[in-house]
Amino acid sequence: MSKTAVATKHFTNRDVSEVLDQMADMLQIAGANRFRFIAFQNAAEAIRTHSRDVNDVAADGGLQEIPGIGKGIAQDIHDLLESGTFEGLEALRKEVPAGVLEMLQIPDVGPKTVRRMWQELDILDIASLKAAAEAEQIRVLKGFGTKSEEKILKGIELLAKRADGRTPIGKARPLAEEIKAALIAALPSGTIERIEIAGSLRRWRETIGDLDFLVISEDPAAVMDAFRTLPLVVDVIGSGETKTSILLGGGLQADLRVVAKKHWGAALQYFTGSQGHNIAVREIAQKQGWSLNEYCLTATGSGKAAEGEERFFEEEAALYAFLNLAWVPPEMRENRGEVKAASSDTLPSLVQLTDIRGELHGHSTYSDGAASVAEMAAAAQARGYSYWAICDHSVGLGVTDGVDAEQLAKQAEEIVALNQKYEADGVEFRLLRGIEVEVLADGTLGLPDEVLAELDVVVGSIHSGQRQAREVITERCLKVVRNPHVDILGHPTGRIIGKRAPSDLDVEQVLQTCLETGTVVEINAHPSRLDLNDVYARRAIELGCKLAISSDAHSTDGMEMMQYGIATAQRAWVQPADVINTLPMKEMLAALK
DNA sequence: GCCGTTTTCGGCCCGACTGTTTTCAGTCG
Repeated sequence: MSKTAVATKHFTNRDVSEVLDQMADMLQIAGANRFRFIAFQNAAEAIRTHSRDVNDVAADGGLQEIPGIGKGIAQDIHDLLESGTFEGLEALRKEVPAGVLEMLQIPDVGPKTVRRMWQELDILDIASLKAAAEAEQIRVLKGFGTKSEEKILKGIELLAKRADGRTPIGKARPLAEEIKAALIAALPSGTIERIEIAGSLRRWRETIGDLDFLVISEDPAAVMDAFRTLPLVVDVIGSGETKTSILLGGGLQADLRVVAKKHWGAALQYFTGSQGHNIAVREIAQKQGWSLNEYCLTATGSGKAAEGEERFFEEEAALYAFLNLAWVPPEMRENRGEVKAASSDTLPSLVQLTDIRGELHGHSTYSDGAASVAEMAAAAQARGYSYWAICDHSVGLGVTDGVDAEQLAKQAEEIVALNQKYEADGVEFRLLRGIEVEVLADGTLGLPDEVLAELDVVVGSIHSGQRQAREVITERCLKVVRNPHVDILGHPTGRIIGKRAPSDLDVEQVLQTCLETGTVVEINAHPSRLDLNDVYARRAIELGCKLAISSDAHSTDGMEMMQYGIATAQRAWVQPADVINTLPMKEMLAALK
C-alpha cells in the first residue's frame, strides 16, 4: 500500500531538486569526495530552474541534455520518478541519521562540524547538540573551545527564530532601500562615494537570503562603524577591515563590503552573483589566461599577458567586455545559459518598464480596490500608459464583494463617460472594460458568457479550491483556458510567496493549451505573487505563448508593483514582442481572443 | 559526479572572517 503510494507520487521539479540537495548534504556529512556532492548540488539547481517539467524531460530521455546532469544522476532521477527513491539515496539514508542531517541547517555549523559531533560525541540531533554545548562537553574536542560552544548555541537559537530562511523580495527591497538611505545619512557627506545594493536583490530573485551592500569609500572604517551601529542592527555577526555582517530584527542578515574605486567593476560583478554565474564567468577568464576575483583580473601566465599582471575595471561592463562577453543584465545571472549567450552575443533584448503601454488587470472600488475608476485612470495616465483595463472581481468570490451584471453595466456608463471626456480633451488614453472573472469549483465562470462577451478584456482567475488534486485543478484550469471569452489566465498557480504553495497544476499542459487557444498568460507583478514565476514564464515564451504583465493594482500605489513583474519577465528572458501590453491599444485588442 | 575550441582523464572559482591555533581549517557567500 505505502509502496504504491510512493510510486504514484508526482514529483515536481522542486521535489526532485530537494532530494538531490538532501543527497548532497548527506554526501558532505558522510565525507564523500567534494566534487561529488557539488555535482549533486549543481544538478539540484539545474532541475530547480529548468523550464520544463522533469517528468516530461525524463519521459523524452532528455535529462542528460540539461547541463549538470550526467549519466549517473540521470539514472538516479529516473529511478526516483519511477519508484520514489534511488539506490545511493537509500544507502545514505541508512548511514546518516535524519537528526544529524538536520544539524546542517544550523548557521555556522557545517558538514565537518556535524560529522565530528556525530562520530566523536555520538550526538544524533539538534536537541542533544544543544545539551552538549550547554554542558560544556564540546570543548574537549581538538579545535573546539568555549567560543565554538557559544557559536553553536547562537546558531541553534537563530535557527529556531528564523521562519523559513528567505525573505520575499517585496519585503526585502524596501528594507534594503531604507538601510542604504540610513547609512548614507549616518556619515558625513562624501564619505560614501558610491553605493549599490548587490546580491540576489540586484538580480530581483523572488526571495532574498540576505542583503548585500557594496560601497566605494576612502574611509572603510567609518563606513563599517556606521553600518554596525545602525538602529536596525540586532547583532554584529562579524566585522573586519573590508567586510561587516550584521543581523537585523527578524533574523535577516546584511553584508557590507567596502572597496576602492578601481575595484568597483569586478567587485559589483562578484557581489551580484549568482554563484553559478560567477563560476561560469571565472571559467571563461581562466581559459583566456586570467584569474578573476572580486578586485581584478590577474594573469595566470597561461595567456599572452605576463604572469601576475593585473587589470582593473571601474565599471562592470568593461570587465565583461574585456572577457569578450556582452554585459549581462543582473536579472539573467543565474547560470541558465546567459554566459554562453553573452559569449556569442546572442543575449535577448529584454522587456523594460518603459515598453509597457498599458495594463490589463486592476481593481477599483467596485470590488475590493481602494480607489475609484477615475482615480485609477488618472494614476495610469500619470504613469504614461495609454490604456488601462478595469478588471474587478466578479461575483462568486466569497471573501470579497464582486460585481454582477448590473454593477458592471453601471461601471460601463462611468467608463464611457470618462472615455468621451478623454476624447473631447484630446487625451491619448482610454479605459477598457474588463473583469477578473471568478472560476467556480467545477471550472464554470462566475458570470454568464453573454455578459463576458460584451467586455474588452476578460481575466479568468482561480481564488478557491487551490488545494484540489492535480488532475482536478488542471482540468478546471483547462476549462477556463478553453473558454472563448477568457482572454487572459490570471495568476495561474495561485501561490503566495512564503505563505501558500502553488497549486499542483500541470503547468506544461496549461501552457500548451494557452498556446492552442490563444489565451494570454499573466505574470502577476505583485511581489507576493510573481505568478507565473520566472521559470514558468520562460517556458511559456519558449512554447510561443503571449504574456501580459499586470500589477493587479488595488490602489493607485499598487501600480508601482509593475517593476517586480518586469524584473520577473527579465529573469525569464522575455522580450517586448512576447508581451501584449507593450502593444498600442488597437494591436493589443486584436491580439486577444 | 560532470565535462571537453588541448583533454574520455584529470581537472573542477576565489577570498573574508573567525576561532583555535602557531600555520590553518571551517564556514559562508
